[in-house]
Amino acid sequence: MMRPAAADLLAWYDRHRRALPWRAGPGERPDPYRVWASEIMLQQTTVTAVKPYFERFMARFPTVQALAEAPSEAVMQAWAGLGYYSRARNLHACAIAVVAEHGGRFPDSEEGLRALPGIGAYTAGAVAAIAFDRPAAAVDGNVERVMTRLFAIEDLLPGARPLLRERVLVMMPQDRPGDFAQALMDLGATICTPRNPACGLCPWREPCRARAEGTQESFPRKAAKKAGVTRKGAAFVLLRADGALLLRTRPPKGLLGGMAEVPTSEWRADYELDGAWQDAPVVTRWEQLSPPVRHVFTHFPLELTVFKASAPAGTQAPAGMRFTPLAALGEEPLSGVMVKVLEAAGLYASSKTR
DNA sequence: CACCCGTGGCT
DNA sequence: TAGCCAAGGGT
Repeated sequence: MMRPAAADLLAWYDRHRRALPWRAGPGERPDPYRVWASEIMLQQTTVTAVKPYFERFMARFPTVQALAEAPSEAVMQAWAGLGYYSRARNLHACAIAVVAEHGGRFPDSEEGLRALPGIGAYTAGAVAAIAFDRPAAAVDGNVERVMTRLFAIEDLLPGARPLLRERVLVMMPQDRPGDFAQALMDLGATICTPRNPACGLCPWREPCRARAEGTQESFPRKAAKKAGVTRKGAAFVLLRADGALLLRTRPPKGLLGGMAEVPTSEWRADYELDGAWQDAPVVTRWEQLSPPVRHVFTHFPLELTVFKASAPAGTQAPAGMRFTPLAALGEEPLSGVMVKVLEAAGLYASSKTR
């Protein structure tokens, strides 16, 4: 069996590379700012979901300087709906650091990039390779799949990651590191897919060990993870007579950090709905809506029962909360679950084009 | 290392 | 349907 050659992958890439908004055309110089921003957005997020956000984000913050100077609320709002909101906070912090500590230019080395907030091993390698053509390994989910299949690596992930980095570096073509990194990802995304991989179209179909054994879909091997326990809670939608909604901002860190929400109870597995009135922000006549809003986070399902009430004009917001006009709701950083709550209360049209 | 951290699309 | 998966990082 022949050993896989980078040249075969690059030849395939030259014919089948995807045209993506953040990707420079053949022979073009990539913009490190756009490469970096796209890599952050693409962390655990699909290309389809990222595209519209990326376009809006670049229109709103065209340069790293513009992003660094923007208020954090504007950054969070531009990110709202994409998920993993610590990425947005770190993205902003990173832009500020690049301007303050690097004169507005991204470091061109893996180590320099790795030291910036929100940039880990993968993203440092990806930006170094793609934006600066450095021979760096960028091992993401795609590359894990491609490499474990190519060499039939039985080791469990994520433990096998260092080994995969070594394999990538050994194969790295010194003349086209950036294209090699992107080619590996394109191969994983379009040919070497998790299910029903198109092995017949793969440039590495001959040397692929897993394909030779017919076991390609069994890779990569992963340790099993346990399911989360459903948490429950109550959400309180209070609409004032002048058309303003009671909102508050979540703490800066942790779940949905820095995002806007209607007041809610705690979210617990043993939450008792009978006592929900004690968690309401004001004492009034609350109407319980049904069915409850369901949402699935990475680690647990959530079931929120929505209560709705109206307040007279002139009502003051309780401490730590604020009234926001419904017309200005689009400027609030609302997470997916809060959009569901407001939809359940009939206050939000699911335009999905915020 | 184990756990936390969103959301949407797929089979 | 329920689970899996996606260009992961921080702690």
